[in-house]
Amino acid sequence: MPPIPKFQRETIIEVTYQLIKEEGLERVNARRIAKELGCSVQPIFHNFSTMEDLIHEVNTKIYAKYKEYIMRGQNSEMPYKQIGLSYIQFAVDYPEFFKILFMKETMLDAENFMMADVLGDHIIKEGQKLTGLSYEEQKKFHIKVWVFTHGIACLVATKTIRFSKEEIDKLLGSTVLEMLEGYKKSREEKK
Amino acid sequence: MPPIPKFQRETIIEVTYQLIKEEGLERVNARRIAKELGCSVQPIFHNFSTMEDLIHEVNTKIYAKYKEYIMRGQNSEMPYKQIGLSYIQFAVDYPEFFKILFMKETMLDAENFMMADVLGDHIIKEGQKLTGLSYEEQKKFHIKVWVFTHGIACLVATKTIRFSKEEIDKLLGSTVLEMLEGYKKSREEKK
DNA sequence: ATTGTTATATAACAAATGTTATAGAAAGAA
DNA sequence: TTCTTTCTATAACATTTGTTATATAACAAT
Repeated sequence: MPPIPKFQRETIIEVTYQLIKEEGLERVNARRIAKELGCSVQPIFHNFSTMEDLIHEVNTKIYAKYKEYIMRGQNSEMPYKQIGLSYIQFAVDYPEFFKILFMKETMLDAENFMMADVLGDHIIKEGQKLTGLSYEEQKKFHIKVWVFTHGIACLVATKTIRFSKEEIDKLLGSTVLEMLEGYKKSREEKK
Repeated sequence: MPPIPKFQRETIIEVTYQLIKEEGLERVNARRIAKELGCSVQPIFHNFSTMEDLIHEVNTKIYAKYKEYIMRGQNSEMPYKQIGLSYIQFAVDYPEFFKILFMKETMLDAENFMMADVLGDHIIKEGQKLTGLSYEEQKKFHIKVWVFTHGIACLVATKTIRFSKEEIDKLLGSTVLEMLEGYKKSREEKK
């Protein structure tokens, strides 16, 4: 029988996850992970065929953390607003993860950027409760809300702007309401 | 007297600039540049003490291109709108440059992200012409406009969303007007 | 205790990349 | 022409990083 493994798959993933969180993807490599684990690189390559493999599994964990952020607050009083705030808070708490998920060419498409992948129609319907718009109109309006939300998130992820939680809440909340006000008015004028 | 240099400083900068434009900063290195120039790496290190040095000079050129984008259209009928459209168009035409300038920790601060560095008070005053807000109010409103503009630009730079020029014009134009409408209304209600 | 299996450490290899030592070639000055 | 300067190519060195070969050691079944 073989010896009991000292470095489990999960442990390696967890340490890599933490390293990326603290220092970003570019600064992570096999020896760096091994050092953190207090071992050689062998346990890593014994558990994962390549580094790419390991990073891929870590990305799954990162995506799960993101989902967790988005999902929580869905039973609050203002679920639609909370999704946006959570998206931004994820960028505040995990800027390196946000960059990986939403500031690269990979892993992205328009659907998932607007969260349709995570929440499906739910997000549109929650939006409707706030705005009172029709489903199709809400879909259009949601794009605008989401672009704005994404803008804030990118800015905090790159540390270009450092907003407090309160400032973010106020900026997002007031702007969305103002956008809605104007959206409704311009809709009326079209008729 | 020395032989006439075949590879001028400017040529090296230009080739590196083009390489970054086409393939991004990460894929550029001394041998890659040399290959493009059809020479060895010597001309590079003869003209620049380090690669960092060269990249720094290329970044200056990149920033100049950005400024050129922002400046043109300043004698159009709608200068304030044009600045935003130019910012986004820069992200469309030079996504790799946009990432370097505005999607990294380096080289950025809140001032320059809102273009105060390039245009100073001018941008606020041009905004006032459109919105009719006071200088202080316009400064607050400008943040919202700029976050939205930056959001679109980040999305096109990462190719998450591919908008046509017309779509961008419409999305930015309509949203800013709607935001303004709502901003003015909420301002009235405060009184 | 012996043995088979496999986790781990050591050390090395290979590729990529920044950088530099060396020597030859070019071009005008003498 | 010869000399001096300096541009360029070749080749090498150093470092970083992914990956692997080898040997050792742990562990449980026998």
